Amino acid sequence: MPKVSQSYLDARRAKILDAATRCFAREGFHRTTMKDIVKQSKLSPGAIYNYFQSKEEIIEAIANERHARERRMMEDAKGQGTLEKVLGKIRDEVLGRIKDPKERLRRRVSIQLWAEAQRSPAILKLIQRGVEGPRKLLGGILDEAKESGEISKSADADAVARMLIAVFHGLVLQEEWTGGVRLEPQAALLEKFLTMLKA
Amino acid sequence: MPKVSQSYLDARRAKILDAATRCFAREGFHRTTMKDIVKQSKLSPGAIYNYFQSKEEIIEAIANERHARERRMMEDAKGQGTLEKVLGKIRDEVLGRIKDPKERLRRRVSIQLWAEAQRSPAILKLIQRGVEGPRKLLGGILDEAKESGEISKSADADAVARMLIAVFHGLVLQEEWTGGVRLEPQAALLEKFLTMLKA
Amino acid sequence: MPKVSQSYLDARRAKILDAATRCFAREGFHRTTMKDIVKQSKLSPGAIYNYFQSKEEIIEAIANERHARERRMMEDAKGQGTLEKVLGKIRDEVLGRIKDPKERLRRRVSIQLWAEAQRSPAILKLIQRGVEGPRKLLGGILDEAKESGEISKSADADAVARMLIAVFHGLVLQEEWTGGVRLEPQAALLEKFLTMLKA
Amino acid sequence: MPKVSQSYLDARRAKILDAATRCFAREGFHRTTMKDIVKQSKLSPGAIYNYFQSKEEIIEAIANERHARERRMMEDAKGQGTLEKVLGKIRDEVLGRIKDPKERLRRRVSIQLWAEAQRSPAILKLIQRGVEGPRKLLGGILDEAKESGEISKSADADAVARMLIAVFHGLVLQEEWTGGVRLEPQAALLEKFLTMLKA
DNA sequence: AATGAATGAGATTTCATTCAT
DNA sequence: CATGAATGAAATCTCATTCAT
Repeated sequence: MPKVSQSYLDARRAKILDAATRCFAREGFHRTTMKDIVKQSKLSPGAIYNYFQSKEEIIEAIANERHARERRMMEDAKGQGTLEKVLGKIRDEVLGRIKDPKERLRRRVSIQLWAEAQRSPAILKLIQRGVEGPRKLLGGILDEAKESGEISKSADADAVARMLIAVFHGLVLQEEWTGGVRLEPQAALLEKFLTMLKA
Repeated sequence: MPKVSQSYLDARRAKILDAATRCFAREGFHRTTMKDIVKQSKLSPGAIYNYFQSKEEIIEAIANERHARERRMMEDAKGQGTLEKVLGKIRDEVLGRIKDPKERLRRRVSIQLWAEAQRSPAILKLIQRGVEGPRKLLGGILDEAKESGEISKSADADAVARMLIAVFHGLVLQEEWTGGVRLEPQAALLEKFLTMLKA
Repeated sequence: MPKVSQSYLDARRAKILDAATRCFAREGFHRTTMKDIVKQSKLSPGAIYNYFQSKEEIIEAIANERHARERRMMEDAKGQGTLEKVLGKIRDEVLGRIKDPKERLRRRVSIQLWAEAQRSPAILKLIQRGVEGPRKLLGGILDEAKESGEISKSADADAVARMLIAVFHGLVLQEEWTGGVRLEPQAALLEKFLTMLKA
Repeated sequence: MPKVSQSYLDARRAKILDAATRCFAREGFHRTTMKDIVKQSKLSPGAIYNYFQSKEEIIEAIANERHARERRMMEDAKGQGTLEKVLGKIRDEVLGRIKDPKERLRRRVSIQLWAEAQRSPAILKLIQRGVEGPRKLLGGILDEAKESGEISKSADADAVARMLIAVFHGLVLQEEWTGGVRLEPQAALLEKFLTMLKA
């Protein structure tokens, strides 16, 4: 009875998403044809449609994975205690990943998703959840830091959280466009920025 | 001797780009068909192809306009003298435009372009020029500010420029996704940040 | 300005429907591919989709034409006066058409439509209108004949109308399956039957 | 020695045909996918293909069952003696079944088969046998009735048989399309019709 | 005999672009 | 310059059937 194991099914699914990610990073969602994904994954069209109902659903699954991963990272970071340590952890994560070639692909796909969110409510929602989570988490940490006296009571926690996230997304874009973003000076600026909040 | 006046031709061109912008902002480049643009512009396919050789060219023309406008703004700002005034001017421009509904459309198209740059060298180049210009300009202003003692000699001008631009792009994204970005606190944070650079 | 004439457009539409009718009569709706219709009509796929939004719509258009034609025939017949003359007219029409090879195609398509009505509300509605019309018309004529004493007051006009129509459809089926339906004896039987109604 | 009993195999076969009939009645042959039949029958694709070599074969098996049943009914009726009794028996059978919901499904599938016969010689042959049988049987009975003086010698037995069958098929169609076919008046008309044949 | 994932040819439809008028 | 019907390659997705387990 070839009711194959769950891990087999999971591996297939992952294989498809991996192939799709490669294609999407290379050519974008719309220039990528199902045929491309078929070829890249070495499966057949029918096989792919056994796991996903449409190309759209593949894109959404990728968006989902992307944001699940991000949320996991943020939650890990949250357990670090002080503001400084939390942000240090996030910074390390980001810096650590930045060289990973697979991560590069994922960033490229993320930018695609930002565009796609404009016409796909499903993707928009995924992105909203993916960005609201970190925003609230950062906001919460900053509020706690205010309580503990780590930063000034007059700091606008939400605005700071938004700005941190904005810097992250903005640098991702710049890295994609021109490369050459040196992360150490950015990290240094960030540190300075946080020092500022103490006053 | 052209059969029709240059201003007629320019108006037609503008009409097409305007229609395309509306469509692209609504549905993205790839979901927008030439038929959509035809309908929106109230012209005919043939007419449009008299002004642009392809859909791609329309996209590029829009990217071009977008970045020309940006460059113009930056150059205007540059003439303001001190760092504070320059940044003040930029901030005012940005704040002033943020409510303009047409500007909203253009921002949406910009996000599309960021994605499109991944597969179109032409668009990538336009974006690169569009972002390098401001970066160098800001870098230059910051360097001048270092000379004049407005900010600390130890500041990394390029890193600061990159960060400012990143914040701008990142906030554009957040505004698109969830809205609710309050610009005043962001402006305040940046001002404080620049003050910090004096030390 | 090639805004072609309406008659050109009509001719194109008719050409497509004609080609489709041939294909459908030969292979049925579902075995007929759009490619078949393209080949038969000597047009291109795109051209066909300029006139009809889908294969389904082509089928519906054919159903529509079919029943419009039938209604026209019935209305023509109605103007004939007495029951006998009306039925004579219908009989002549039917007998006259029975040899027309194009009519044969149309009958084959009609049988397809009867099956199709089971899953297409649109086609069902067309058929319903196509059959209710004649039923009411015949019923009306029979009622008038009751008034004028042509037939007995006790006759059930609706039941008779239904039976006449049933005979017609049933004979169409038999002719398709085995051929060899001799129409004269059938006409004679019906005539005799109607005579009976006088009593 | 079969590993499973014949009755088990028969039950499986019947289960598949029953499921298929439901699906076909609902969506037609072509809109019904093997997957639909799999789901409805709660078996697996492989299992079904153990009993039937193709979807086509399932359709043929259903056609076969349908006509076997019809033939059985006709033969039962034939044993009744006089024309009046035979027709009475047929009428009662038909009236009795008309409310059976399963019979409704089968009628719907019959209509599908009428369309399908146009492109499947196998199905056409089944239908031909299914309709020729009753025709000859009725014809025979009518001829016998002529001998016994029950009806006039001048009656055209074959034509009458054809008409009776035509009425039956035609009313099946009308019942499917609009419902509301009252069988009693039809039966009454028929009786009158047969009276007519006496003269 | 049963399972159900895989196959892959082929179906319908779209859409950027052309060109006769 | 404008028109808009026509083109046809190509895209997405389906589904009858198979076969390793």
